[in-house]
Amino acid sequence: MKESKRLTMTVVTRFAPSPTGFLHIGGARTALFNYLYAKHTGGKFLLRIEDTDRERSKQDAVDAIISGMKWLGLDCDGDPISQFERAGRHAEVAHDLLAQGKAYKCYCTPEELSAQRATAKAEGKPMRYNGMWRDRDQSEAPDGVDPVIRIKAEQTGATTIEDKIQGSVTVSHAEIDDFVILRGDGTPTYMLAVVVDDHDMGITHVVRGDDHLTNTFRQMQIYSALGWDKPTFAHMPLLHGADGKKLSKRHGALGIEAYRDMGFLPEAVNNYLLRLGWSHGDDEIISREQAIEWFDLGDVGKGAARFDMDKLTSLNAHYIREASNDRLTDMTWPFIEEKLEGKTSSGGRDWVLNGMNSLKDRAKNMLELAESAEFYARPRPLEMNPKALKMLSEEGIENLKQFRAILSDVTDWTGENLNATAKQFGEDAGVKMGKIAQPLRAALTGTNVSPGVFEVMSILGKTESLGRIDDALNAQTLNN
RNA sequence: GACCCCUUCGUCUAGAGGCCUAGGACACCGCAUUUUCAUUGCGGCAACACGGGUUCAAAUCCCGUAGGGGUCACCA
Repeated sequence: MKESKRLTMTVVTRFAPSPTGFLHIGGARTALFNYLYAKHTGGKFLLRIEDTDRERSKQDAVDAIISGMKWLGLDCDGDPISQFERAGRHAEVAHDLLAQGKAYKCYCTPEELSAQRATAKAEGKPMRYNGMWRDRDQSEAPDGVDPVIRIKAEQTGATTIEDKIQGSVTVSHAEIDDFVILRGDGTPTYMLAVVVDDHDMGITHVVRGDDHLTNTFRQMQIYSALGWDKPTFAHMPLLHGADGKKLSKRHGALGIEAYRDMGFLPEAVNNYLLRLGWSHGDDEIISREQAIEWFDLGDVGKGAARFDMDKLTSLNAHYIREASNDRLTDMTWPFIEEKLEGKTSSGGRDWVLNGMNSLKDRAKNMLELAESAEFYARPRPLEMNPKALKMLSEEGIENLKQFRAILSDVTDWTGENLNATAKQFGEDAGVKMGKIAQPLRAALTGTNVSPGVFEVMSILGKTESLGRIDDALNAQTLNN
């Protein structure tokens, strides 16, 4: 019965970050997997902000998380839920448990407990609350202490969960103490809040980092006491830095917006994150649509993965090549305008757009793309970088001058024809192509690296091309 | 320390007892193409942590060992 019900039940997943900072790359991966699983099953993907710790929760962080998810295209169903705002409900559940005798008030002070903990640690024993108030009469309660509410955890037996990723995992109840569910000030602890919220939100699949795996067994105690259905769990392996150590804020974990600022495209980040821990045979380039179709929790690996910038970069280069010229130009142009302080040539934007096909083959990220596109937008006369200057040696200038003369008579100003013209000139003059193309490149772009010079000339058009060549010839004549 | 999880090329991974003299991708190294830089194509280097079992047969199953990670709060 239960099984058939589950089969037809709509899947509901959630991403539940705490707003203590930016959306870091590991969190983004968790969000992605939750999103993908929900979409794969035709279910819902919800966002819950775990902001019960008022000291550490910041509105800035909430905004950063939401904008990061938006950038990645991980849209959640419905409005984000604030856990803090549900504190009343959490307290209600705790008191319910209290009334049913499944939880009890504990009057130990934090000081007493930390003293106990210190002793336990000194003796090399694990700190577990000893249950001193579990069966103690309330009349013995000391004055002036706000009690916490602790759950009456099972003391014998064990709990086994069938984790979708980790498989069957069992923990003995001897490992679980009567932990606090409601603090002295009446606010819920994380353990209570997650369980109540996941239940109330109708979460069917809890997909989270495996740092929560052992917590799950504590949460199971709450589910049992409440008599609630338990969701299916899937604990995904954590992300490590390039050195194999856990990724943390002070250790290589950057906010998702940092990757955007480094010039990564969201589809590249998505594809990269997807392949970290999940795979579908030998497939590497996987679109969002394809990912939704293929993704399943059973295909997630168990081992932790290291973050590899090189692979992300290569994926990014791939997606830049796939992106439309319009989109790339829209993204690139603001960088160019800023760099040139608004002083761009009038045809600049069109030239960048028209040259995009070959510019994008050469870029690993958007910053590089903007940089390599810049020469199209620079106003005349172009500044020459040192290597360009070197190509405009006496010999280079001489070749350029001769070729310039031929160029003025060219009417069919296409890359193809310009190329053929240069070849012919080279043969006639006994000059190698490189000796013609390199000085030309310098004159046209001010640099030593660019797309094919004849393509550049055709995009720039005859007037601009000849103008740039003349600028170079004049400048060198003055210098020499 | 206790408990839990993990372990295939440098990295991400394929692999669900014979198809594996272990496949793909990134990185790296060659070669080809070439007006620079890229792209592209081809080729190369390179791994089943270790030790015991089980089996006709193990990267795949079992048990140890080692290494790595996680959790042990009135944080989330």
